[in-house]
Amino acid sequence: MRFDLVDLQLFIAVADQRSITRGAERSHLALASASARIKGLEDALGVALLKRGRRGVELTAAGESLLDHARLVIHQIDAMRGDLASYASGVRASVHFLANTSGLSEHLPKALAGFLREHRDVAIDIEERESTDIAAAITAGAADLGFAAEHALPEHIERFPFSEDRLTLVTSRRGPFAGRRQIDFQEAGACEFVGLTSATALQMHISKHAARLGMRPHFRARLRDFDAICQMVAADVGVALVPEAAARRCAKTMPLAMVRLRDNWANRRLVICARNFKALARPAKMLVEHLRAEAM
Amino acid sequence: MRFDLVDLQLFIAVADQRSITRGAERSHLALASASARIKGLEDALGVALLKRGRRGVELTAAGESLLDHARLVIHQIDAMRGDLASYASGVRASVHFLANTSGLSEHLPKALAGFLREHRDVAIDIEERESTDIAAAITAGAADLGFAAEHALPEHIERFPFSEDRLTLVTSRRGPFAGRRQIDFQEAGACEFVGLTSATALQMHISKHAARLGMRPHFRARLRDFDAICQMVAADVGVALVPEAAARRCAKTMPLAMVRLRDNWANRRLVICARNFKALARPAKMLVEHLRAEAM
DNA sequence: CAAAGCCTTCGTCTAAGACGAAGGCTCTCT
DNA sequence: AGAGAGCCTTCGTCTTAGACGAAGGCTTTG
Repeated sequence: MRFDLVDLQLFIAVADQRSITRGAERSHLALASASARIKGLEDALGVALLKRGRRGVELTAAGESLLDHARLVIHQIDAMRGDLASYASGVRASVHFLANTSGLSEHLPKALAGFLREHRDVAIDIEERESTDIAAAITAGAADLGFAAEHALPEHIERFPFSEDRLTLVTSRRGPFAGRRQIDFQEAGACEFVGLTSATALQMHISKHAARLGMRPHFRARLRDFDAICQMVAADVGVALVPEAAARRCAKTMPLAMVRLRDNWANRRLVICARNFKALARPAKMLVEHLRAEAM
Repeated sequence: MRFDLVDLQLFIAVADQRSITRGAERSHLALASASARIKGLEDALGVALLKRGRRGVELTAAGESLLDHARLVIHQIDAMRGDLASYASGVRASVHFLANTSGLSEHLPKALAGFLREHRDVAIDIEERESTDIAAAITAGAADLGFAAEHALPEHIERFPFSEDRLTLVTSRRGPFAGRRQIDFQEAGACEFVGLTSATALQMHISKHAARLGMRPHFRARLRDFDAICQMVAADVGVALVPEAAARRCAKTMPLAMVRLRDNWANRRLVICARNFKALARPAKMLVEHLRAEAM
């Protein structure tokens, strides 16, 4: 790197002042040092940036271009400092938490909100991951805590149950199972479905068990969140499997019917997990205590 | 300047490799030098950037943010080198471009850097102006193109939308501004915030204007998506600035109140403009095509 | 328990980068 | 025409920033 940020700042000052002498002053450098730096910058870029005169300097076309770039760069550096200053002055304690799709959207926000209200000195840095990725990240020490489907976790990861992800079939009010309270999933074999985009662990879990039942569900649409899915279902585009918590919430504002599934696999156990609960830092331990209390 | 471009490039290498050792190799530095530079960077910014482990390093939240910024800066430096290299080797075409502060800091650098990289024979002579001044300069033929808030433009100036930053403050139903339809952002100065995790253009924009108002927002939690942010807000963890579209959607299913901001910076449609797009010289036309492709 | 892997610290050395002073050149004024 | 002013470049000198190798410290793995 044959020039640096001081060079760029100096160049901006020289351009503004139309003078290496005054630009040097502005940059708190000796004239000789400033002159050498500008010369070094020109050498590094292989092009003349200034026309030297006895009444100061003028920018060449290349110099004008460099000035624009230099301003953008320094602007970016200032934004960076400002942003990092926010981190430097922010909350002291932070818990790094990974959650799967259901956890992030349905089970966790209220519980985490309660914790944050009670512990004003702690921040939670939460990210969405697949359950298997959560297992890997926690094993690697890249996160303090996780919220994942239990079946996706290897044995060495410690866990306690937090909630159940009881999958519910949602249909329109006049749907194919109107009046039924529960069915076997196989009874939905002839239905058209609305589902999540296929990247999520939940959708893969559903697809795997459908395949085991010899079903090949046809998806009319794939969407990113449960609200959009339920809107489609309410509009009779198809039926959908969504977590019961999401189904209840959406049923308050949409004409939906909910039908339970008798299948065992439709009832996933969701757990809070860590590599070693005892080894957690104090803020994470406090969060764990809170979540134990909030668990089913 | 207590860090330099070598520091930023080293940090990017370390982040990519998840290892100071391998990052040092990538940057052709001794391990000790790399370790000292990273430490110096953390001292300069006043925040930990890495979690050191015996299997390498992980980024902290601040480190993630710095990584985003560092990539933008190095990207800009590369564009600058490329542009100046063209001057070193021959004659160039130039586009005179005026942008307001938001455009210059948030919306344009990536698009313009991308254009400059792809079109090494074109230079962009960019200057910062207020939106009304941009209108006057374009009318007078003093600039080829502008990036301005649409409301500031007279009718005769041609434009197409490039981006929007229509921000809304969301609070719980019984939040601090219950019953208020709009406020000045400064009135939220005492509030605690829920925000986005990494250095998004949006978050940087908000932070910059907060700083201009002398505010230092405190973030209780940083999350990745607007739904989770709004659930936290609904549970009274804090308030948040989110795009109005996201706020409306979430308010359908969550007990949220939306409060408009009177601040100009929170509520603008941003457009690319010219006196006559058809009459532009070829380099400017190429830039317009590039920006249309980049537009919302 | 030893070895491996990774980061930090220490001591040493080199040269980058700072400065003051002087030289060189052009323009302006007397 | 010559002196003085203004501005940039070059030179010599000095300080310390930044490089390195080596070793220490800690955790994980076999």
